[in-house]
Amino acid sequence: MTAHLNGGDLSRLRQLNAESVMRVLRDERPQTLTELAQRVGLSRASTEDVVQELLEVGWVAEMEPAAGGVGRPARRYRFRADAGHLLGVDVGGHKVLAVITDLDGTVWHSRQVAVTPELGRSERLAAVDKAVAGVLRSAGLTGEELWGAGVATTGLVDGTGRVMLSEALTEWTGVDLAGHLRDRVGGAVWVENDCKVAALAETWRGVARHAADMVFILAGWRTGAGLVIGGKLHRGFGNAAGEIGALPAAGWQRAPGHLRAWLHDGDVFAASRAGDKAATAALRRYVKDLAQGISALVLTLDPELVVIGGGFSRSADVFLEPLRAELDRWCLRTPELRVSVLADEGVALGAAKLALDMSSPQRFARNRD
Amino acid sequence: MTAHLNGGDLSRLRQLNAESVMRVLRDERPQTLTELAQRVGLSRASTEDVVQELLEVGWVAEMEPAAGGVGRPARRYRFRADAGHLLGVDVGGHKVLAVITDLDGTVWHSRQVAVTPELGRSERLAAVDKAVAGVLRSAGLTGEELWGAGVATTGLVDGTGRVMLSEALTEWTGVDLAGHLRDRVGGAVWVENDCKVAALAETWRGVARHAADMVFILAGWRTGAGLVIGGKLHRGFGNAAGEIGALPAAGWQRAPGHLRAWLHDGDVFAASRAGDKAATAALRRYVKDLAQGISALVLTLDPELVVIGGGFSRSADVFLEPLRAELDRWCLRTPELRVSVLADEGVALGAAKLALDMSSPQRFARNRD
DNA sequence: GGCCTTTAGATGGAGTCCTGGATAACTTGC
DNA sequence: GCAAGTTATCCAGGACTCCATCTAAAGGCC
Repeated sequence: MTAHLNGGDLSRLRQLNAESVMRVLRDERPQTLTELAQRVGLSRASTEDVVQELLEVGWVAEMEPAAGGVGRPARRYRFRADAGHLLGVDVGGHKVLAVITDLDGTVWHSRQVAVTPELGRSERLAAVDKAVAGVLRSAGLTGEELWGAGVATTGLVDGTGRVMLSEALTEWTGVDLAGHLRDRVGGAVWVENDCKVAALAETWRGVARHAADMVFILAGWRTGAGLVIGGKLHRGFGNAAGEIGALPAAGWQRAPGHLRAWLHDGDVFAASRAGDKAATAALRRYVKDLAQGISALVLTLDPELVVIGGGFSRSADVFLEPLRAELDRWCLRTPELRVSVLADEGVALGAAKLALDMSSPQRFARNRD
Repeated sequence: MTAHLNGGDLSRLRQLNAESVMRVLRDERPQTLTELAQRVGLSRASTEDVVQELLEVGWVAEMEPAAGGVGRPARRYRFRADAGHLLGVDVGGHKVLAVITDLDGTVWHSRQVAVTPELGRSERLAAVDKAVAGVLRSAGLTGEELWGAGVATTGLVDGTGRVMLSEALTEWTGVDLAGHLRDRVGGAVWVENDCKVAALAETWRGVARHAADMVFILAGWRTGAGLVIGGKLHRGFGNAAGEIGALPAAGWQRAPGHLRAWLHDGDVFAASRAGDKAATAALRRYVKDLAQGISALVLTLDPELVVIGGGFSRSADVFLEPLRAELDRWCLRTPELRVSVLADEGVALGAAKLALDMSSPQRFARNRD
């Protein structure tokens, strides 16, 4: 049916246990061997063996022991977030943003290049090159030293990293983004839709850290969605999951128009916040349309959580409650509703997470032979 | 994030390898040790060890060797589908159907009891008891001998096996189905929504065997959906996944009405097949509404496959092509569309599969200590 | 009947994990 | 400052699983 778990060699068992140890150290505070052993379910002796090996490859570091407490002080070990670095690139209509993160998702360097939606293909690719080269330079890294690189862009992306269809960017359909970047960066490159990786970012460093099933809504002048199901990014068979906006009844094609119609593109959110009746009415129409599509997603998946991101999420204070009320009208069980805090970096961060997820299994396996 | 894979003991490795062997034997034809070893990725010697153990617990049987061929004839081993039995019960508005299947999903015994939607709670439960007792008697099994029992019913079901909400059946909301059946059957009982398990049945014995992502549509006087994502049944956080019908814009509440309106409930499908214009028009309106909801599911999930089941699927020949055409209007990529062949047994079969999926991990683990 | 091919079965070795005991380091109480 | 108590580290010995390899067995083919 699906890709099941294979057993195999004895070394496979060690690999699984090493992964367990890494997970615990990554997701929780530094631990002593005794704590680790309990947490992972191994004996102390075996845990020591595993940690020793992880120390040698540099993925785990020893800390100074905790002061106080009775008995011989235990060594404490922590996840080494700086054991590897990831490149995440957000290729949007108005900006190209490249970030370098560590394995924990902390952004250490970033480089932004302004672009416009109308820019031609080669100019946009040049902006990508500029951002990537810039961020690599300030990090003092070469592409080969990276664990991997992820690229996110608007539009549908196929399995090989080519843009199948992009309506928002000119001359962008058909670009072989993965190929282009692979030539620049040298290592492995993965390409994905921007909404999808933004969802990933929320489960990594955002407001959806412990949610197994989550829907991310990109709310901006474009509207989109990304799905996390069972803790993993859901792509769909043709990489087109979350495209509920294509359905006219979902209201997403029409939704931003209500805001755009308001007084020549002034800040409708600020006006509504200040008590402007017309602005509030426009916003209400926007929310009504937005909620149709979200309800369809929620009723389909029944997620634990819905996260609102995108440009409008900054102003979510003025429409979050109306949105919740509107969802209550349609949903059998309205999920918890949260606003993204990742701001403009969400997509780039998600691209980095994509690269981490795709590269680390191989890296684990390769390390043990 | 999610329940990750734990490593552990050495016996855990053996367990994983035994599961791999079982999967290969179950999904493919009988195999020799050499074939098995290659397929599973173990050495011949270890495979022999594993198979020996599986022979001893009775989950695998030896066959007479294949005739012909050069070299010493190899022993061949097969999956023993009769190593265990499952009870699946479909509690519907018009019938209660209980089946006994083997581990392969072959139905060996079944017992149907006619009911009506208006029946009271205790009468319906009595019908369940009658069907279950009857099918157990004809199978010559007691409840304790079963690997597990699954029950499917209309309405939302909570995690403990209680019916949270059922609109189609009177006095059915709040019934503790799991508790009731546990008293009768003795073993472990799982309860789930009927659309959901019908989806499961399609991936087991139906037309969706190798699909990882699949949407099942129950098309009948009620309309519902069940989702399989990543090879597993998707329940949702509140067990309410697939309830797109709750959204008025999805059209499912209105859809069957077009057919019901046609000439006092005559067979609209047969009439349309015979060329009746009015019947065809009613059917067309039905399909238009049905397609709205399906499109929402498809655009959300981008599944590999959509399976049409339920009472109307018998007459799918008259509306499958119009449905496909309608889906083409809305979907970015219309998935493959198939018609269920499980007929009336789909839900009961799915309930049995639910019991198998829920019980076998424990059974694997318990067997090795 | 002898040869060839393939499988069955047995043996020794390596890797991983567990248990239990001896040793080490630090705190507490006197 | 020293002994007692507590906890951690370190070091076998033993069990389990897998692998490589070798010999014996069972067929077909000449």
